[in-house]
Amino acid sequence: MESPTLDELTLLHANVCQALGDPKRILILYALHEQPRYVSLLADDLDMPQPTVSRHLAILRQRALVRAEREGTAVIYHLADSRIIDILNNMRQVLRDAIAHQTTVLS
Amino acid sequence: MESPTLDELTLLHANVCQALGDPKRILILYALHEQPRYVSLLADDLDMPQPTVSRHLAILRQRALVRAEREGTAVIYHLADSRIIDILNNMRQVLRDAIAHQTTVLS
DNA sequence: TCCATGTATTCGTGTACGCGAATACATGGA
DNA sequence: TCCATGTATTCGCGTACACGAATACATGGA
Repeated sequence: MESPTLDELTLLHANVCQALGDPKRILILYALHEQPRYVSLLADDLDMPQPTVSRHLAILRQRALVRAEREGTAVIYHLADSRIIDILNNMRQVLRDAIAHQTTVLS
Repeated sequence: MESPTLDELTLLHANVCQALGDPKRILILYALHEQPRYVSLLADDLDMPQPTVSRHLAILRQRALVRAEREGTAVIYHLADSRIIDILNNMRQVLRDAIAHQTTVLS
């Protein structure tokens, strides 16, 4: 063993954050919170190609942010934990405040 | 204008999340919350090269997660908003619960 | 002005990501 | 078994990121 920094939990933590670091995935999470849906419907509603949605869902599923549930040939996805939305909303608020208070928030 | 999905705020939101999606940056944020520090000290404490820390801080600064403040030749960094730590802690808790309840959470 | 301290940037490289397009796979009904 | 519906995966490509190493830049003191 070397230095034990960057422990396992921090890595998982970063993985989860990274999964949130894509605009389409954020939209998917909000959409699933509003209403669980199966892949194609989600693709329609969000106006994204089905394979794209499927790939993003796979990532979110891997990180335990969503859960899949077969129903016939369809697979219904739903949020794994609604606190995820609380967290996203909190981040959005912090972001809004940052934009309001400080004048420069660039891309 | 085409479809207005993926609006500006969602993009900024994703940028912020993405900034959190690196284990070293998470460690940096926790360290700065515990105590504001200047770059070299942070590098020492976290056992990272100074240029690496500086690059990560630049990213965090760009996303308005930390703020810089010159003091002589040194630059002291501190958290821009302590709610960021609350958010990170909440995520960690959700993650811990996910690990506990579901049995498979992979990298 | 020169030096010391501390910080930021550049360069080159390897890796990881996201996408469109095409296709493979799974499930259930006739 | 064959087909229809719905989902997941593969391929190729372009882009973006993180790193070590080296170096440039900024600040303040002698």
